[in-house]
Amino acid sequence: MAFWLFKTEPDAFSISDLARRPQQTEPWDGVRNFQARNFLRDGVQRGDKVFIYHSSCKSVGIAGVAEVVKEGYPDVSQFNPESPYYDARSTLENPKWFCVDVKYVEAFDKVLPLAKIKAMPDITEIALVKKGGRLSIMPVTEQEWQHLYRAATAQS
DNA sequence: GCCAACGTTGGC
DNA sequence: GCCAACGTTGGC
Repeated sequence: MAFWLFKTEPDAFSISDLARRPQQTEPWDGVRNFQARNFLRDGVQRGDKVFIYHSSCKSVGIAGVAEVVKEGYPDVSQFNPESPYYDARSTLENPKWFCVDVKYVEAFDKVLPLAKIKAMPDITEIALVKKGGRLSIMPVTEQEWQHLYRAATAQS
């Protein structure tokens, strides 16, 4: 089993939105970055654990946990001209963009703030704390997962 | 809302 | 295939 972090803007889709979905499950679509796409297509597996991270909002940080229930398949929004994620260069035979399905596991009582994450001495490898840090799908090592999970659940 | 940092595009 | 221009991300 592997560990990941997925970013989302909670004004568009938050951890509590995920909890309210039918089956508490949602396709993680709309990822339009090649590096992130490659992780979704080739790396993310059924059963993997995912931190749901809230970005561009009041309370920036890790908000909860989800689990992958369906691995990489073509993101249908790329074929839909009505969708903001439409991509005219994608074809059914040769899709450019992929998504996975995630299922709600838990929401933390409090978001683990980015500032706290950056201050944690054991958290140095995750792309989140590295320069730039704009990647929206990123791997998390098991060690970092454990540290972050403990920090998030210790704060309530 | 600002702006730095980054990814993507497209002219050549 | 380089690289400048542009658009986007995302913390603050």
